[in-house]
This record gives sequence, C-alpha cells and structure tokens, in this order.
Amino acid sequence: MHNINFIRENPTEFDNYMKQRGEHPISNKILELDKVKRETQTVLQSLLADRNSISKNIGKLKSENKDASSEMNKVDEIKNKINNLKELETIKDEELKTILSRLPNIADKTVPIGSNEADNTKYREWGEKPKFDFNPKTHFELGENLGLMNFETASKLSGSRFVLLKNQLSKLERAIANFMLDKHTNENGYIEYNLPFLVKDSALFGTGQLPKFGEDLFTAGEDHWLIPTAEVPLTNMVREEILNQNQLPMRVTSYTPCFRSEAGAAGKDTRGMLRQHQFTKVELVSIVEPQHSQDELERMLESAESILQDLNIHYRIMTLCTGDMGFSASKTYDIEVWLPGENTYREISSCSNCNDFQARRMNTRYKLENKNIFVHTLNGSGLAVGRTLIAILENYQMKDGNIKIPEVLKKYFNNSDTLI
RNA sequence: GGAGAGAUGGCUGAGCGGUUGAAAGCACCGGUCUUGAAAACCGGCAACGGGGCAACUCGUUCGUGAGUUCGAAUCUCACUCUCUCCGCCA
Repeated sequence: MHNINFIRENPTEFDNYMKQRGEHPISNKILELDKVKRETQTVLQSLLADRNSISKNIGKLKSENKDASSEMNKVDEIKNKINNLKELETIKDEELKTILSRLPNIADKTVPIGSNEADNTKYREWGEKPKFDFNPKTHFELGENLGLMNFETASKLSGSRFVLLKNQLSKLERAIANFMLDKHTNENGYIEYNLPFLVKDSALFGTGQLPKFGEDLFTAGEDHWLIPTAEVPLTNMVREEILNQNQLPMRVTSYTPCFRSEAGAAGKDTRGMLRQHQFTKVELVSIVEPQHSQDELERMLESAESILQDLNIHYRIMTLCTGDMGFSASKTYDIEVWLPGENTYREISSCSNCNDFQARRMNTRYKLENKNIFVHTLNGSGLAVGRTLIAILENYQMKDGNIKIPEVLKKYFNNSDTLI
C-alpha cells in the first residue's frame, strides 16, 4: 500500500514509477478522490464538533434542571447533514482504498527498468555446469525410470499438476527439507515455525495476494484460503503489531506446502514436476528496521545460496527488472539453478525486499524514540524443495540412471552413496 | 456439538449514559541522585486522520458491524475471536 502523502507531493514521479511496473497513470484520479474526501471530511468534522459541544451543553443544562429543548432542536437540524456527509466520505474513502490496494510497489532505484524477463540482469553466478559423458536425462525421465515418481496415479487422485513420490524419492524430499531447516536455524540465524496452512482474507491482503490475485489461489470453505507460500503466515504474524526495537531484526523460517491454482499457466511446463498445484518450500522471512532492509536482502540471498553451495549445484542470480517483479516487491533476486536435463536455468528461489509496502497493508510498526515507524519486510525461498529435488536428480544423475547422494544429505540416508 | 464467562492503550487492568481518551500498575523516554550502574524520586508517554507556516486545534477509535439517544467504552441486536466445563475426536 502506498503512502498517500508521497503521491500528493510527487504525482508525476509516482506515475512514472507505476509506468515502470506496467500500470497506467493514475495519480490524477487518486488526488481528485483524495481532495473530495478531505474537503468532505473538513466540513463533516466541523459539524461533528458543533454537535459535540451542543450536546455537552445539553448535559449541563439538564443537570441544572433547565430547559434544553432549543439546543436539542439545533442538533436535530445538523443530524441530517452529518449523515449525508458521512456517507459521501465513506464512499470516496472506499474508492480510494480500492485503487490504492491494487497498485504494485515502487521499484527500488537499483532495479533495472524493463517489461519482461528478457530485461532481467545477471547479478552473479556460482559454480560450474557439470559435465556428463552421456546425455543427461530430465528429472521426470529419471524419476519414472526408477519407478519412484508417478504422475499417472497422482492424476487419478487429484488431476493434472500433481505428483506422487515413492520410497527413496519421498525420503529425499524429506531429507532436503530437513537439511534446509537445519542449515537456516543452526547457521543462518532463523527461528523455525510450524504454521497454519489455511489463512483468512486479511492475511492475504497484508502480503498483497488479495484483492488482486485471488484467482491464483485455492479456497477452502467460506472463510479460508490455502496458502500459496509460507510468506503469508510468517509475515502476517506481526500484522497489526507495534513491535519493540529490540525485537528486530526478526528472522523466521518455515517448511510448508504451498498451493497455487496456476491460473495463468495453462500449457506451461506440463511435463514433469516443475510446476505443480501443490509443492513444498522452506521460506525465509525477515522483519527489519528500514535502514537495514537492503543489507538484509543480501543476507537473505546468501542464506538461500548457502543451500545450493552446500549441495554443490551451479546457479546464477538474476536481478528482476521492474516489469517482472511481484506485486509487493521493491527489489527481487531470483536464484536460477542449472538443470542439465532441460539444458536451462530454472527459478529455485525468489528473494524480495518489500520495504514498507506490506507493513502499511498489515499496519505493522515498531517503536523508535516514542515514534511508530513502519517496519520493512522481506521474504525469500530457502529453497523450493520440489525444485531442489529436481536439481539434485538432474545434476547428480549417473549413466545407469541411479542418483548420487550429495555429501551433505548422506547423513539423512544412512551414509549411502547412491539413491538406490 | 451443549453450557457458561469474557474482549478497554505496547502489556496488565479499573470504569457500566454527560470534562473518561479513558484510573492504577508494568514497560518505555527525559531528568535528579551516583565514580558508573541499579534502586529511589520528579516529569513525560495511545493510535490514526482533517485544518494551520506554526503555537495549536478539531475529528475518529474501548473486538467488528448496525441500532437506541441531544450525547455511548457504558444500553440493544448481529457477527468474530478468546477462555472454562461437558461431549466427540487425531
């Protein structure tokens, strides 16, 4: 949510920022609504002040046993006006909120300007592509050949975009999640949470999925939605809170399933388990003081990277351009992992600084010298577990179709060298 | 699912129709004292919004939404949530 004061003072600049994010100029409309609302409010408030003072007077007259009927008539006259103005103010205020709640965050100055993923820029890369003396297979060829990855049965249960992992692959998924959580809690300074997977509208509004992107989500009953990411419950833990400075920075993590309708992705990545309606992810969230959020983004990125480095898998980091960033982000790094079977890089993590955008929606502040200041929020995958499993299969595959166990995961596999 | 109790500021907790934006305590901030710290003492301290260059001033807010009233934290209704007991259950 945007600071209306910023728009009042910098309407042209604001429109330019919105244009970078693919929005039409809107500051005129916003300022017009804002103006009418404030003018209405001013008149309304002076009438309310009149009413209050007359009422107070009535109380005084009555306590002195004097006649108050002429004062009471006065208030009666004002009443109608008050009701009309209040109605008008509510309408204008709601229109304003509707517009503001659907506008994306302003991009940080260091973000490249562009319209789609072709304009993203490479930030850095790590490791090297592995060399094979055979044609590396895709993860789904490997998984299906091993008889441990099954799309048909999953489809029988739940339809398309679901997968079923069996035996050693199911165990691998569990090992990856444990490894990530152990790393983030023991070495990277995050506190682990076990969270609800169903949330209310207000939580999704806070992180920015609602009201605009409801079609990307699954609903559960009348009042709940399935979380598309643990970012939602993790970040909204501090919704409507005024934190103490000594509670910051707050670094939290959770391993949860994520549910996405993939409404706009029909026909995209239909083979394999790259894009599923349900997947698991270890999420990282930081709540920090404003002046620290840029450093925190780098720190979070490094925490996510540390997983792939320990797994010794090649990746590159892209800085997303203004047109490719998510709604709430002011700056986003994507970690793209190398997948030899697909001969391409694929996103495995997305780390974003949302600065005060979500904090304004959630009304989350912290106390600094008797002032209340909006916190900054950050979120990042650390990492997507399913895609990490894919990356391990494709990067650690052997000619016979078996999979080597990465060194750091061996302890979860009785020190076995290979999956089978 | 049945029965009851409750929701007030960052926290605890008084208030149950008219200087109550709200006692008191804790926390926090400033000061005195101290070599320093603690303790003690003194002072300050809700949020959000409107108007004003400013001093300041006005409005809204006591779970949420409606209603009664000249006037609501206080009365009425609906909803949400929390707690206790019983039943059921992983």
